[in-house]
Amino acid sequence: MAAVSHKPRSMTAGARNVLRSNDSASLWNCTLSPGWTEEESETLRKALMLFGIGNWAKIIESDCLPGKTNAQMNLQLQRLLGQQSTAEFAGLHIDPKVIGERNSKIQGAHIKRKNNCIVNTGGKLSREELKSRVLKNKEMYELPEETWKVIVLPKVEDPAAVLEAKKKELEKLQEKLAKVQGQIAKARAAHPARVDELKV
DNA sequence: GCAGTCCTTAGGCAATTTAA
DNA sequence: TTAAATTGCCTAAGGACTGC
Repeated sequence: MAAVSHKPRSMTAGARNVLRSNDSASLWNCTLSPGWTEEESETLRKALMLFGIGNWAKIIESDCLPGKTNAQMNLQLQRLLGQQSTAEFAGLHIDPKVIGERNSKIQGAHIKRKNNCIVNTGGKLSREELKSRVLKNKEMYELPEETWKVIVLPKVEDPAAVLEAKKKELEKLQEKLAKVQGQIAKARAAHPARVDELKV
């Protein structure tokens, strides 16, 4: 089940997400984003292999990732692939992690990265260019049909119940947040001088 | 051809960490 | 201490596709 929580928009102090010289480059192409558990990420990977890259409608229809929008899935796909542009893999039954590992090894001054994903800097591809890239990627990375056809996605028995549980968890966290905010307000009222010190 | 929907992409914002 | 860098996420814009 997905761990839904009020997470900061960036990494917390404990869980660093900054590449250092002694880190393995490939490690960072499969980082989980807040809101995505290991299982969900794995389910998405399997779903992409089964339905093809970018077939969000089919993935949503399969109910294997209840509550996830195509925008969220697309963002997670970008992380798995290690690149922002996904069009060159559209419809292909590939393992995104393979592309991710390949992209993690690409280095150079001409490579612009954002959030560990290679950003397209070479301008928009023409339809023909895109077609030829898709074909090339199909030849290089497409899994054999007998491999992806037998993929079984983890079945969520009751997606509505999962969403309901997520909602309740969210409500709990909101309550917790309100409590903490109340405590802060109390502390401020009790020690206004110290709060003023902090403001400076 | 037109409208609606789906999907992709680039850019930007806010929070956080790092390094000087 | 603070400016710069990094990260995660959101969203507007535009293209592709589909049904009428």
